[in-house]
Amino acid sequence: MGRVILHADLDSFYASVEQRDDPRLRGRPVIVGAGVVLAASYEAKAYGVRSAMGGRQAARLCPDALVVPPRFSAYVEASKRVFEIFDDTTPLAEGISIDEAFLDVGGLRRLVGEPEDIAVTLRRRVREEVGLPISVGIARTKYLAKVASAVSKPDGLLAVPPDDEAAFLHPLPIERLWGVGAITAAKLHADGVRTIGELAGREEVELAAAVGKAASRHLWALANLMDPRPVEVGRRRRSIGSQCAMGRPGKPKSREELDGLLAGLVDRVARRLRAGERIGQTFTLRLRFDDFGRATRSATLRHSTATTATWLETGRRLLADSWPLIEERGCTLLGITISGLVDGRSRQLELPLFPDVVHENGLDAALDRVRDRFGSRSVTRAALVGRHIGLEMPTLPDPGPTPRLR
DNA sequence: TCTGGGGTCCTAGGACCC
DNA sequence: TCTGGGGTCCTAGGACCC
Repeated sequence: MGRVILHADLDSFYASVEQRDDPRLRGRPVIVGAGVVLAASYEAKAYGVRSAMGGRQAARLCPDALVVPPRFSAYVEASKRVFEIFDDTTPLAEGISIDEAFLDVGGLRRLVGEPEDIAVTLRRRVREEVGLPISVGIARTKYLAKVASAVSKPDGLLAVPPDDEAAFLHPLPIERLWGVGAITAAKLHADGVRTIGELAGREEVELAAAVGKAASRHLWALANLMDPRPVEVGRRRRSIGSQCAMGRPGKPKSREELDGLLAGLVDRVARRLRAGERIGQTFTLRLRFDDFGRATRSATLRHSTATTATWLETGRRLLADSWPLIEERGCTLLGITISGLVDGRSRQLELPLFPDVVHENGLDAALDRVRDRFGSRSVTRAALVGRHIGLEMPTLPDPGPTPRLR
């Protein structure tokens, strides 16, 4: 018995929530987000408005659109309720963003019913219980299910039977491949590849020359109807970040201004880490310049932490290193990402000074002794705090039995 | 066509180790 | 001392997705 995968995808999610909550917006072109289009209702899409489009262009295309600011808390709340319905449908539900998920329903045939019936029920429940339209694709693989839901939109349902896969997929343009953006599409076009079927007929090594090894393997497999990725439950986030854009280019920012922004970003991200009982090891500072060029600077700590002070120190060091670059090119965006996430909490404790060591050899020797005692790699920070040595150490979850070495 | 905020994964070079 | 191969970690950048 093969797998049967549903891809469920809320239609124009943010815009649909706005139309649900404000009757005046229903049936009218709605754009969420001012500077950039975060979401457009289908009435606005009819004028050519698309997500990620600049606000000015969107206004040109659809002058009558109602533009509303985003209300993220409302979207998070709506998403939670929809995901409860997903989880109620099958234990094998994998969220892939705020508004879409894969559901493996292959094992539910005998217990619940046919995949089509499950999809109909799912769509009806989301409509009735949350008040939102959702499209569902049904297929043998994740990728085919995702394409099916996209083709079925808006408010649609489409199943691709195993025997029809090639006929369904191969006429579609390569832009429909998961992992083909503007740049890869241009490279493939230059090679004379325009449809997924044409790509399927090429040699993998031929493609690798244009788009790289991993991408060619991935795209070739998808085009040839191969996608063994299972629906995975309980995937953890691998990084947490925050960023803020700073208006138009050309306005020089003072060092104090950027330092204040950095502190705000670090505080926000560190709080989120602690709230999720996660600790991270690598800090990445992200910059965008007046000319829209970008740069990143990163540093990896000896140990994972979720402590604001440690990350702020690290961020300040990287920001100071980047200062010449910022002065030269201007800065329009500051962002940070903390990655290398694992479960755990940061533990902070204070030890009385080692009076004899301090007296004889000074503070550095006392700190060395701390590291000797606890292991240098288990102390994230060691510093003088009043008459104590303050330590910050990660608390990792019990790793279970030690693997036996051969 | 000049744009937000949140992510994922891959590549490639250098350092270092065995 | 020469020489080879393999692996991991870190940094920086790039492409892509919603």
